[in-house]
Amino acid sequence: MIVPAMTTDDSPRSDKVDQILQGALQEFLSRGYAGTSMDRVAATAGVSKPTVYHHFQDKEGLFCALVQHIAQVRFYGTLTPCPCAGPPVTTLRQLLEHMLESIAADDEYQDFVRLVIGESGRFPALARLFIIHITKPGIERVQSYLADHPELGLPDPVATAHILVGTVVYVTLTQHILHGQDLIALPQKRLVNALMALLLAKATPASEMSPDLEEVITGADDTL
Amino acid sequence: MIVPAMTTDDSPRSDKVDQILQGALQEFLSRGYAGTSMDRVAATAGVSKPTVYHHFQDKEGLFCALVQHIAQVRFYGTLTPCPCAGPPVTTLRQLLEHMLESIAADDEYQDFVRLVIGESGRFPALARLFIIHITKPGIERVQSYLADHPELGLPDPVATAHILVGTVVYVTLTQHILHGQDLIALPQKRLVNALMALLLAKATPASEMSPDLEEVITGADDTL
DNA sequence: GTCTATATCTAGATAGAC
DNA sequence: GTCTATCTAGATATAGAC
Repeated sequence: MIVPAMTTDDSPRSDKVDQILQGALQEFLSRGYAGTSMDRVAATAGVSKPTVYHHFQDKEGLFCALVQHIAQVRFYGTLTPCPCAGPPVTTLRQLLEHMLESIAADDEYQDFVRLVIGESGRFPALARLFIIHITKPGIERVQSYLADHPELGLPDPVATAHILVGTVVYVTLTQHILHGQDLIALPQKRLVNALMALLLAKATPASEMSPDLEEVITGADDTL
Repeated sequence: MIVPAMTTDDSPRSDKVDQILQGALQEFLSRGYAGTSMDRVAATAGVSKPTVYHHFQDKEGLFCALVQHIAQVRFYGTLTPCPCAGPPVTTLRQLLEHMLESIAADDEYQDFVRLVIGESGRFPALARLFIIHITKPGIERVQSYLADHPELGLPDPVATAHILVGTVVYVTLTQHILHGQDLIALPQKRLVNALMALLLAKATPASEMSPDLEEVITGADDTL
């Protein structure tokens, strides 16, 4: 018996199936759909090629099953954590910072985004799975939080959630996925400060803003 | 002599080279890098395969030359038009709407984005070319406009430009590139309204806002 | 269910004629 | 410079033994 190369221990459907999905994950994430060969998938999974074809109809079937599985299990809700309790101003800042940092630190998620976007023209159904299981839950969690805190004075929590999440995703895309970190200099704190300033400008006019609140908005230190 | 793969070349090209680039564009945009065969490139270009290899070192060289050419010539500055004259509030609204609409209408640009992001893990240098020639000029044009209009009262035009462009790109990504238009409903006007409201909240406190300006901010009609 | 071995095709890249 | 014809490696998928 061959020991699986990379076991992250999931649901015990079938040992071989999980092995194959693990191998397919590695290969498809690093080489793309067309660049991946079933030979390499089988080798990386530690099984033979006919075993792969016994469990999955063909290359396309394996790819679709993999993306669906990953979107639902591995990366479900990756985009946003559960907002913790506390004053909205602090919570929102932490939320944005956590989103930026967790995506920036997750190379596998970045590869998954590359794969899904890259194949979205040829596999539109998979792109829509990504929207359903990852993008949409993230946006909805933010917009629920915004809607639950009317003291923020936001006229449109739904659109505002798109602006917040959109800005975070865009910056991650350019800085990390497209390797533009040194080409477009924009420190995380400066971006979050700007977002918070826009969000809170209406809720708290400058004339009513206390020094304490001002500090919370602009951040603890000003190393821009 | 073989044409260098990565040069800034403005000299007139031979007919065949343009034919090959045109064929390569069609094939690579619709099939991706690994999914494209040199046979099909040659056939689509209307030349023979050895002719392709005479002008380009290999498949990778052709691909890099193509992306560089497209980023510099075909899509340079696609992201944002030149801001026209007029009051900043109106101009900004038109700018955002024009960005959203022009990207949404340009299928070839969407395919190019899919290609560059999809290959950004294996061709990081091409992703950086995309940043340099397309992303960065767009952001800089917006931030210059914002900085040139201090009456908007924006504390950080650079970060604000990222928020505006980022929101537009993110919405385009989810709605069109990832085919999520019917999954995430967010009418363009509603998004632009929310962006304008955030931008102008600080510049014009509600107490000083005239009915006319209010209408400009929230849009002419309210078909949300 | 899983393997060894293989059929069939298409890929990238090139010789050599003109 | 451009073509026809071809080489070789690697691709998807399967037959058939265990």
